[in-house]
Amino acid sequence: MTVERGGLASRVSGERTRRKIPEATVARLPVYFRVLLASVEHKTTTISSDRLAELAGVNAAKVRKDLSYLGSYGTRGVGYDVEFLLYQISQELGLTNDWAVAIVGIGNLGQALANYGGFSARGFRIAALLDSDPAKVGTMVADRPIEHLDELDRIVHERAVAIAVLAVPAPASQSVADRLVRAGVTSILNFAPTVLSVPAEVLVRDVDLAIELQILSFYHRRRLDSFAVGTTVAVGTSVSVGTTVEAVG
Amino acid sequence: MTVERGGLASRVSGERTRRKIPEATVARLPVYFRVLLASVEHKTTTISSDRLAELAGVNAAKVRKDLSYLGSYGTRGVGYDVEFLLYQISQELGLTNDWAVAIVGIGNLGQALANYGGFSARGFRIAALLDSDPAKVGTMVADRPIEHLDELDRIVHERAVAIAVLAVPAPASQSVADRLVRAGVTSILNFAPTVLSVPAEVLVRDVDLAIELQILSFYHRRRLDSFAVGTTVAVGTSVSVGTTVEAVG
DNA sequence: GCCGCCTTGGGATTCGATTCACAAGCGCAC
DNA sequence: GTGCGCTTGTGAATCGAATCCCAAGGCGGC
Repeated sequence: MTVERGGLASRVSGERTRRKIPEATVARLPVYFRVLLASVEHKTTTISSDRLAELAGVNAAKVRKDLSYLGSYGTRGVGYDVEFLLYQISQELGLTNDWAVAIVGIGNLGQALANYGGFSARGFRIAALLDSDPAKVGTMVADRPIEHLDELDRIVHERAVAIAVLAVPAPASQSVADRLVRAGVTSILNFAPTVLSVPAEVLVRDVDLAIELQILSFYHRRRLDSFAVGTTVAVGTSVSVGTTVEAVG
Repeated sequence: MTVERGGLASRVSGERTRRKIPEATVARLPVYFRVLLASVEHKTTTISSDRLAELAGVNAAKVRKDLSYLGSYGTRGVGYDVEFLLYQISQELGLTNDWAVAIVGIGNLGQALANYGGFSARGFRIAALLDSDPAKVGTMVADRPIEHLDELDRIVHERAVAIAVLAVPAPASQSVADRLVRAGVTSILNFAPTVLSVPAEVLVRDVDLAIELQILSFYHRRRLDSFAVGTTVAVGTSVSVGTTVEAVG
């Protein structure tokens, strides 16, 4: 696992020094973003790391460290300017980019995702709904027509689709992923319970809903066991999940 | 974050020594489980850490270390017995328990989750679908009637619901969570984009679909930047996610 | 304009997870 | 039965994340 080896930062001399943001921090930035969005609606103009930590469910030291990777944008004795912080985070996460997203596989989950407001609210525009079932093609979901998977190449090209959400049944996932890659998609959010094999330059991130339940089940059960022997057990406040981002050329 | 301090293992003298399984390992066990399930259908009786690693998208050393926490169940020179490993993992994850799960909030996502086969296939029985919308109550989803949220206490009690899947709109999530807790639910899989505040003995695990896209977006963008300065950047193969498990009494 | 309070930023440390590397052990061939 | 090749299991080393802690710095009160 190699990430921006030492030499890089110095070689990118022209622009501001490229900070390497830890993966764990990247995973938390969207949470801060969400919390800050809610705060700004409450007319909060300034927020301390303590308060932000409380709202995000983490501790203050972590918040400060995380935000320090974005640069020193806080004011000592005061806190962070909410608007500015929102801007910085959205910049860092690329939410200012207006990504075109295609949802592939309009079954139950695909439909739910298409209707899910949370995506568009974060700068992810749903640019296409694709399915290979002729019975579905042409019907409307979330005010959009379902288009046929065979149109993939054209659609990806014309609408500059960079990210695809894969919500097809597990057996079909690999072959559909192959088609996505061939069409030029370079990031895939995979909801199918499979490990996709893709070229190194394609990013895959897995979300497996059943796995989440299994992890809950583990801690649930262990807690009961612990009570049985009369012992108190605290589970850590942050558990990493069975998702992966794969490679980059 | 205290987890089964040293002294405990020795005190639980009767049964086999209680191993502390790292969080990261817990998150991967379900992946191995999934892969092994598929292997067993292919009539594979034995599997090496190398092969399992390939199928699970991790490296062999990690697989061996992870499995070693379950005990020494492999055979040197041969590999692991697939059936036995499946048994051990399901045991450890508590999948032999037949959990009763209630899905609360039958909107798009709740409906999709109700229809998602992956849950029942892993020992999670959907015991109730709940919603507070009178128009929905009584209608059938996935061969089950939607029941009213007011029945919560009775249902949780009668059907021994231990885990709830929370799929209500964000503004309602905290109050519904409070009701779940009062009814006796001790583990919650939260799909609402909020940080729930619950008593320490309740486990919460968050899944935020928009966050996943934002994380993808970050790496997608950074990769482009890197190309722009003519540099190759490899992103780690395992990224932790913005989900949390909270406390335990 | 100075003082005291508050909060950030970040170096140092601790903790946990990953990777390395190899001895131990098993099965098969002969 | 002996030896060889393969694969596990696990200490040791490394890497990355979380936490600790406090000096630096800004602000409001007086």
